[in-house]
Amino acid sequence: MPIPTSKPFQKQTAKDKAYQQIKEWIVNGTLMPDEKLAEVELAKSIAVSRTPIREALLRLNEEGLVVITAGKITRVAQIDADNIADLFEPMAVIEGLAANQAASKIDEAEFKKLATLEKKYRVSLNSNKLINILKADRIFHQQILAIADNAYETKFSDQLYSHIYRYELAMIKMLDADHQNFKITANHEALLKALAEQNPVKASATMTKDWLSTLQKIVSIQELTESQK
Amino acid sequence: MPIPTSKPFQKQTAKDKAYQQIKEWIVNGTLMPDEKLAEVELAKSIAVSRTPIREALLRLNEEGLVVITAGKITRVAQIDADNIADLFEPMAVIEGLAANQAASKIDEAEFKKLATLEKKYRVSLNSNKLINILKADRIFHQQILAIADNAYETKFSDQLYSHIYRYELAMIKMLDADHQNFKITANHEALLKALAEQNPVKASATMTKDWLSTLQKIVSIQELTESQK
DNA sequence: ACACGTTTTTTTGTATACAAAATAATATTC
DNA sequence: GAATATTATTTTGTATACAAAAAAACGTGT
Repeated sequence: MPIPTSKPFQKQTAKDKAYQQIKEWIVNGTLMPDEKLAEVELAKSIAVSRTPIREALLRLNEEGLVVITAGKITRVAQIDADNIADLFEPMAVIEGLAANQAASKIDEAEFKKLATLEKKYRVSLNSNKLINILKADRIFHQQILAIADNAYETKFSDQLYSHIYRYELAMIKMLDADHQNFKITANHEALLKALAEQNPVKASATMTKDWLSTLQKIVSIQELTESQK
Repeated sequence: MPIPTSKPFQKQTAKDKAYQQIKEWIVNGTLMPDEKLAEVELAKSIAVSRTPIREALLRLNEEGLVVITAGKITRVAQIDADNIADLFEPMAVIEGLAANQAASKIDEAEFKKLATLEKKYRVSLNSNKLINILKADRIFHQQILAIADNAYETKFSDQLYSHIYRYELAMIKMLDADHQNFKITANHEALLKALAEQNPVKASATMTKDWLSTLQKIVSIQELTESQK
């Protein structure tokens, strides 16, 4: 018998299906901030019963994308644009740590893969769709987290990112009409170099700076649009 | 009508009750690592139905204290003593960040409260129960997180801490017979001073060092007991 | 038209039912 | 007796039922 190549078939449960779907709807704006989330309605829409919907909502509540209060109506969490730093600052230090650890333990194969992703990222910079850039950027970061190989860090980063991505998508939608070409791009070459040199301190500092400068860019865009009112 | 002093009555749901109870059992070792968690059994034991038990288990699964796999049996997560650094390193940087932020924004009242907690901690050092020290220590740290006032950081720290505390309790149980007085104590005075000076960089560095030195102590205890076999 | 009180409808939280799959127990074969 | 096959039992995942509370709708009086 040939050894099965794929992992032991992971069943896609109704709960997971509901979770992914609702999360996507919230992140991409289909479900608007503060919108009411009735379990029966969602159940009908996703074609499962209330139970998996409920379990998905509880998880999203944990992650802060949904607000469940006592026995009251469940709502989509608001986007706290005022406190966007609350997302970026922990992100900066956690992925800074991940970069540090990755630099300490990265091997040849991992570095090659990372370099490929960096190249893809640079290619994406020529795209006129900002979303493509954001996605390529995220994949690059996720690879660093994978190399660091710390489940807590990875989960925390993913969680923060879903909020950040949601915010960025909302911002793009809002601004795209006016500013065709505002960029939230990063310079990954310095980071890649620090990892090549296996220099943890430099890798960490570069990663942290990357996130904080992105935060700065976003804040300045906020101020710009704020002043335009 | 007098203005109500207490917060709007937060209902203690069956789900919360189950969550707290099961979590406590896992952390304090009543439920052992890898032990089977049958929903009906837990339901009987806590006197609620399967639904709230299930919701509690899902949350604990999210937090890594319980392992739910596909349609298989649910078990208490193992204590990964080998990778104890996976907990302490993110903790060190996240609470380092929190200390940084707290130093930037701390006010008179907050500082007074923190100083009181530091005093209580110092008093606890005289206790011969290590658990008392750990608890006073944790309250001190939580106050810093409260001052930093970042929900993501607080939640992440709490989550990591439940694993750390679980590990420490298990260690105490194991070693208490032999070593009556091994200490995992911290020096909070330097931290308090950095906060008094409103020096973010120093506060952050002190906090990070605090966690990493605790990690070092634990690792050396591990090596000690390892060599005794 | 607006405030207030009452009734109706939703909505949640919990309990329970049921099927499919996994686990455990038992029997069977060699 | 050990390995395998078969049966019985648990256990989970999902659906549904039901009550209590919240939200919405409606009416009434002013």
